[in-house]
Amino acid sequence: MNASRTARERVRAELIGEIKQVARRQLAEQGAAGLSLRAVARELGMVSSAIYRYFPSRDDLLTALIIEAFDAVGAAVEEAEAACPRDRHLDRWMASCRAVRTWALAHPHEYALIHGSPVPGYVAPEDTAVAAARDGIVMARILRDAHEAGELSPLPGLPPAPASFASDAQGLREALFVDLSDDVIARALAAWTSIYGFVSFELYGMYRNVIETDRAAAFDHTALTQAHIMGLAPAPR
Amino acid sequence: MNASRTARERVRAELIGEIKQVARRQLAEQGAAGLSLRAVARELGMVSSAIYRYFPSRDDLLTALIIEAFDAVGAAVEEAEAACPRDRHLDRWMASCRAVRTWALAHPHEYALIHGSPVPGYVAPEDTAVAAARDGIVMARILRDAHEAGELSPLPGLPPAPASFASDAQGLREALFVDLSDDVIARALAAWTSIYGFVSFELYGMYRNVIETDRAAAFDHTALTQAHIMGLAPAPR
DNA sequence: CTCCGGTTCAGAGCGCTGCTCTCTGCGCGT
DNA sequence: ACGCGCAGAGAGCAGCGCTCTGAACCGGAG
Repeated sequence: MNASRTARERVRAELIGEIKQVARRQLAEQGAAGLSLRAVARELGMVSSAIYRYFPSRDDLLTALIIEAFDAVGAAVEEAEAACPRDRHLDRWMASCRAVRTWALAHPHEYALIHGSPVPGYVAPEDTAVAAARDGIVMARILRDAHEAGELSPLPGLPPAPASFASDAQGLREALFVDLSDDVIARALAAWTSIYGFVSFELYGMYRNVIETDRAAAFDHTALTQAHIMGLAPAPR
Repeated sequence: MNASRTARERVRAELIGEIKQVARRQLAEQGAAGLSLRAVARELGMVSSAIYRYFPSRDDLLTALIIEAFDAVGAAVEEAEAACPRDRHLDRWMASCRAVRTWALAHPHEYALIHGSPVPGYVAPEDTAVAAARDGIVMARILRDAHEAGELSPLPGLPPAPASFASDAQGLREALFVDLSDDVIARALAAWTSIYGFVSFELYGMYRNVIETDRAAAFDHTALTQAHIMGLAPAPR
């Protein structure tokens, strides 16, 4: 009976996959606002009401796509970082950052889905949390490795993390940063924010008439600056 | 005839204002996706088709609201900065940054409109450019004043701006930064990006389970760090 | 004062959307 | 072999953006 049940479940899972695939295509073509359950159903040759057997509402479909998008950018970061030698911490950092930007430029609508304004009445289900953390895990691991190798030397002359950050830092330390200091953790969050801030600004047109000639270089400069601040010093140096 | 024409135009302008006001309220209540021309018309006691005499499409109404939002955050920044003594450059910077965050937290949907994913098929009319520049003008002026007062000392030990940034920097220098160096201009853009990146992350829930206890302090830390990097050193020092 | 051009509004209507409900039929497990 | 459950079909509801047509109005010209 297990096999038969899996048979039913399998065709169901396949159909869910097809729906998501078509939806992802429509999303990529005309954005979240243009995603229509009826259009997806039409393209799949079924009637609109049938879709509701698989996704109880349009928002649920969008949520599934959000999770997939988080997962995709996380995978892109992981892959780019894994291609670097483990002891080249700066290279790993730069590769991770560039992977975020590259993925975002290739999938602007999906990026907008996860780092833009929440589409409908905003729900933000908890399910996204795990998928959303993948990039952060990678970046934290780079810092950790550099620290363990004794190659993490945070830039002096900057203000310390506020005292009120201690409790948050403690939670993050247990989950990700092991034995990094509050200051470094705060800088890591700021770096993470900067990276996505740049990509969002670039994608949403805020750099029009501001940065025009070489945005890739400007992005690299931001990523490199953040690396310096955190202490991922250039090479052996 | 001038008077009569103005009479007609006046009632027209008034009605446009009323429409925008109701639309802004609906926007604030349920976000851009929930903004409905029919609902606005209903609330104003007119039929939906009449709205089209004033705004040729829903997107045009949204565009008007976008410009208003840019203007509002620009005004908030200007006001906060103007309240500081002119020679307290760091205070002026911090006040400007805090004004952005405060306004965004008070008007999340309007903020999402200007710093979130572009709503429909994305058009981004040029009209928004001038309104969007107001905050940048303020921040650039602070840097300029500090530089003229000889109180701008950029943090050493960070990578220089890429060579390809020179042409963009030149354009920005002529428009805003007068005689600041390419490096400082690049850092100013990065600071600007960081500020909005933080606010966006906070608003869109990226800091859930990450920064929970005191986000205001964390934001201040980001703003202060950026000030240090640019060279708006703390007080006389 | 009358008439005329232009602006504004009312209303109907088109095609689309998300979503619900009912009904039929096929496939699976017993 | 039979009955149950799930997938799909189809109609329908309310809402949306947007268009078109006709009626009311209002200020200036003859």
